[in-house]
Amino acid sequence: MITKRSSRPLTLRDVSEASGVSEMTVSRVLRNRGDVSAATREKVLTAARTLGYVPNKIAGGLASQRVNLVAVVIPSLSNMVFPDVLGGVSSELDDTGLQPVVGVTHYSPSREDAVLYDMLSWRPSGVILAGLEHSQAARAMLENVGLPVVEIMDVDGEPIDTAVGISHRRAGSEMAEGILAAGYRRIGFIGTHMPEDHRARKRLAGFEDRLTEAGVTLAAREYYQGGSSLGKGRELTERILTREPDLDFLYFSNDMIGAGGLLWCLEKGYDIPGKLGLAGFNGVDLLDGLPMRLATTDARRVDIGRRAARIVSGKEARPESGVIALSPTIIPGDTIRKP
Amino acid sequence: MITKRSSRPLTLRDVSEASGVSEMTVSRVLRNRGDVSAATREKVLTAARTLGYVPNKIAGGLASQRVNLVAVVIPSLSNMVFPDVLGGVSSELDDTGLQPVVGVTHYSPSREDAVLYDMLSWRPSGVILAGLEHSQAARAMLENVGLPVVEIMDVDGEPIDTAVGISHRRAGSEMAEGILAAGYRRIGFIGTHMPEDHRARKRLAGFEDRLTEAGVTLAAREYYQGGSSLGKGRELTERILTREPDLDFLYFSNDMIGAGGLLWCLEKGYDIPGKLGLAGFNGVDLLDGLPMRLATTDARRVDIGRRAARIVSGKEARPESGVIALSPTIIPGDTIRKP
DNA sequence: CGAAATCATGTTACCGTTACCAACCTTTCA
DNA sequence: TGAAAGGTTGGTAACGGTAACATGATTTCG
Repeated sequence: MITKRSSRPLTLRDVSEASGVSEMTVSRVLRNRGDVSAATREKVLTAARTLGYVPNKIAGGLASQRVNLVAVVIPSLSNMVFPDVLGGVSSELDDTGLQPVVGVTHYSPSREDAVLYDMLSWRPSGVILAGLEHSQAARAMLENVGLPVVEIMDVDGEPIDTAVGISHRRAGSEMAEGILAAGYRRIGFIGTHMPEDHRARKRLAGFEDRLTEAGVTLAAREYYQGGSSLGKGRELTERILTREPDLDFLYFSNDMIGAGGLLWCLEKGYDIPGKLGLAGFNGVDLLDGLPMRLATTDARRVDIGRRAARIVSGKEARPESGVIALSPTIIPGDTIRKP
Repeated sequence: MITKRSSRPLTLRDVSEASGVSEMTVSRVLRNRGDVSAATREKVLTAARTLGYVPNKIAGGLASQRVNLVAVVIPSLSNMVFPDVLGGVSSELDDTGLQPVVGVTHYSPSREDAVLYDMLSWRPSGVILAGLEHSQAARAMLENVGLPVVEIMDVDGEPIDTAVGISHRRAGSEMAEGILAAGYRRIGFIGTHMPEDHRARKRLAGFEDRLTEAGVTLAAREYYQGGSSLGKGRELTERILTREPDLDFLYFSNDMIGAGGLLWCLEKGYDIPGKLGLAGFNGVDLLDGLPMRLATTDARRVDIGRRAARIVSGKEARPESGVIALSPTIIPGDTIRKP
């Protein structure tokens, strides 16, 4: 490998001259497309390697009108959930020549618009984005872009093109079902106050609806702002139980604060799940290993990422209905009484 | 916003025709570059919005020979550490017009080569990549690419261009120092068995060197494969303490397994930090809220991301030496005796 | 054995944008 | 008032590849 301190960046022309064939032939060799004799191929490859040539995808993309990028737009990277989704996307894209490009919106609709605009300006082959709620501008962009668009995580709503996710209403409802079946009746809820977290909102709605059907009302709620952590979970759990000491169940909007609550309750000597039951949401496996396994709902994050990637890559056909609803699976853990 | 179901994608020409000016002028308006009269600007902007035009960065990048992308190459997204770094990078890049593009290597050198090659083929404005150890091919690519290249996390070695990070040798050494100062002498180590995790290796080397200086030898080690979780931490802690019951300190290679170990020890009734001390590494704040605060070293992840981003964006000059060494900060927590 | 098929390579015309320079139109000011 | 200066706009030629077609060489096969 000659380390050529070149001022001018290398182009196909350089490789072409170095190997004595046309640029077109070099291009064919480097992309493994079309017929090229073994001898020529070898010459070209050697020349390319020697020079240290790296193809220019900007030029290639412009010429071919195809770009092997998939835009992935998600609200956050700071909790565990979206990295898991990304993992699913990435693993499924690995053998397709497609590459994910991630944009983060921080749960802000205007950032989402900006990020989408930016992503689309790269003319990707597909778009995967979290949620079904988007600004009018975003919907317009996506409806007319003429690409596979997969909205992930949530299926409670009308997709622009295709949706892959779980029904958060159902997840909430089924958890309520399980809690009621175990005989708990004085139920409290602890969650983030984020108007833009539509999935948390729908989960709570599904949860409360099921309670209402059973003639039960949520006995207390506690909201917090900002990120979720064990400490936040402790703090809110203490607060809600101080305010409403006779609660017999706490439903947390995610596993992290649920785990914090669990630790606090164990320290205080609460009888779990006997006198007090707990449940979270997500199914974060990092937390296996707490003194008790927190009841939770597996949100199918990796599967969602995989299926979405399969659809944008064309491995899997878009379903007629446009919706792929995975089943949120309740993991009972040790913090709900056996019914 | 007219939703034009166009077959042919929109180009500058469409906007130019719709607004009655040249493509060049439209381009100027859309980029805020050069002088354009207010009236023209308004006309163009209206036309662009009406049509729903999104600029084509592929074409723009080719023409201008500039691409507002920064390649970020990291080993993993599945633990907390790299998302934190990314957060730092992203926040610092926000106001620069530069956009991070992430590639994940899964700690595989050959994947790193492939990811780098792929990234460079997009002709980014800069490269940020984890670690100082790279294949010969990767080094060659990066040395000749003529871009800012920032290697992050680690400063124990020779950077290709610039390095921003902490000395893991020093981090290990200082933790050893603190442990010795607190009077612990029978010290065990628990870490991943990953030959490619050079930083963990250097940390341990620094740790052992300091112990050796003090005439102390590592009394036991336990290695594991695969991801870190609370459960893994428990399992390994149990194993090492069963094998070597008289250990008085456990040094974990990260906070997650450290926390698992801590939980296990607390359950078993170990006197912490009296009879047994514990320490991890990273300074993961998600874990604040455990029954005790685990001693750890803040690896300065967010700062590292920020400084790296500042350098590739030109906000901050590359230091003469090529190295920015941040100080790993020990957070004593509650699991080391006060000396 | 000659026409057709196939293989291996080259030629030409873009892809959609921006850099550069020229042209024109105002305004300024000696 | 006329030349210089500055603001505003447009024409043209890249940027570095790839698609599509053309060409010449070689093979296939009735």
